[in-house]
Amino acid sequence: MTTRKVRVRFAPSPTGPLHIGGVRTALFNYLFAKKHGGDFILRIEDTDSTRFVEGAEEYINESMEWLGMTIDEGVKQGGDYGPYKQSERRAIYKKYADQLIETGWGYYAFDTAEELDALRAKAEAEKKTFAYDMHTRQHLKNSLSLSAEEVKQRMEAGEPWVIRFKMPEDTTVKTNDMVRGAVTFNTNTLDDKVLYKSADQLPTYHLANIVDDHLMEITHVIRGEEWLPSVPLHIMLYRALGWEESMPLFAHLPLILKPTGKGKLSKRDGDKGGFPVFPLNWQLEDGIAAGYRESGYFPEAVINLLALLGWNPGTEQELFTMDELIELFDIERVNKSGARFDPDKARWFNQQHLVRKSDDELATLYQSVLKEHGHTPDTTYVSQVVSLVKERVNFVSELWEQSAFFFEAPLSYDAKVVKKRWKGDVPAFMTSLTMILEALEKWDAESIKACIAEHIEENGLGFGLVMNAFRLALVGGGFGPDLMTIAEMIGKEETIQRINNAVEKLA
RNA sequence: GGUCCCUUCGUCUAGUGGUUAGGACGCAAGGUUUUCAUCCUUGAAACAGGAGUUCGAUUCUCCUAGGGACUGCCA
Repeated sequence: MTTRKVRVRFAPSPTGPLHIGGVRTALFNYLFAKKHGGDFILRIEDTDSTRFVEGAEEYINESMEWLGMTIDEGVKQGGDYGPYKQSERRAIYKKYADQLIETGWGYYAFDTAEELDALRAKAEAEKKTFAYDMHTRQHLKNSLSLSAEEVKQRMEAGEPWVIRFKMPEDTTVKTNDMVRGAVTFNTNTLDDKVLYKSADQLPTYHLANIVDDHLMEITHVIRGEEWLPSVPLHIMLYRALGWEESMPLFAHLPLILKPTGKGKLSKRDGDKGGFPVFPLNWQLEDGIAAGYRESGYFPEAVINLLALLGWNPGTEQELFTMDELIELFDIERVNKSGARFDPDKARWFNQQHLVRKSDDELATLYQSVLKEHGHTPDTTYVSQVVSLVKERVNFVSELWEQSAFFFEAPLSYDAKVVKKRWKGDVPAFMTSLTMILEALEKWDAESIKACIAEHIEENGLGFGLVMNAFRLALVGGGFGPDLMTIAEMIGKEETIQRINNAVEKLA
């Protein structure tokens, strides 16, 4: 093979929200392209007019943008190989469909969908399988079984027809898959797939795919494992069209499986397990399908976790930036077997990426959450809060429950902690403590601590007991960062106020 | 049913013709944190089964079992 510039494509169908498995396919294409200094193309495969869904194409673009996968050529971006939407390429496909007829690789068929359905049903009733293939084509309504005159008549009468591929007999087709190695098929087990339909003047996936990949000079086809069985057909099509010399290399990715149970990951699994299956939220008739973005995941975390589902660099590193992934990616290291999705590990990836972000960046994100709670504090203060609590959360949204007390007094107190810590002499002591603190001149963590320690000693109380009660008063529960730092940050007045509040409410 | 693909801890995986089969998530215990979380240490946890090749197989081959995909005028 000559050294062509690497060109890969991600070719989704706009039939709904992009699934996380599709996102990973896109990612592996993207990584491969960037790794080899090639082009990443987005092609919209909308040859099924009946399954078109409004907004799906925009959803795909928005997802790619959010995840940071830059598209070099596509419907939006343009390029020298357009159009990039198959419904706009009708004339192109017709030409090659006709070529297949002329060269004898294809034939016209007039069987209706109903007729074929009936044949399938009948075969099934007899515990057999119906296939439109070398054994049956002579007995069906097509240009192979009908006279040339009848074919002509039917077409002139406006009867709908399709073009089918005449799968040759007894031919061994070999492919050398980049992830699976040698795979061999025999054409005898293959059927005559529909390639083109007169009804909507559009090709089916197979023809459109091969024609476009050839015309767009695609060098590597990286797609899901569900396409592996179509490889022999595709290879035969390249052969039939005379393009075998420049045929792209194939790589079939393993599937992403359900966390538990059988089968591949589906929307239902996400609902059941409480994790997203889509990159972005998607409005459904009966609610919304959760997206990673809206669920609080960082795009870099999603990229990271998806990259490691079916691939690894062979080292023990697990956390990567997109640039590192591009640097390290090797399609040969992609696994062959399906990978179960693990929601726990997904959360872990987000936590890891969160901790690695700067306090300022997180503070900016946190500001919008704070605004929803009616607070618009100083950025420096938020940044300080973030630095104290960021290691205890997985998502930005969880920052609030871990740090609300920095912005407002507790509204309630954790009953368990109250029972355990707010007893005996504690209330009286806390009241006396407010006097002492009132008199404290220098309000910083160190001074507060020294002051309280001294007071505890004078009263002969347990240090742990007092500190936990103090925490309860300031925070409302038994959690949070260093208490003295909290007291320093919320200020003297507020600290005393909260102690008084607690004494009053917990009396 | 047919065709094709796959099979290392519960999960994601590394790995080799001779290893104490390594890491991560999760789980458990201990430590740090006078709290919670983080963090640190430790632990339990795997080569699907059976033949064959070989001095020796988790690693190579075959068979079985299990899992998966496809089997549309869908992609």
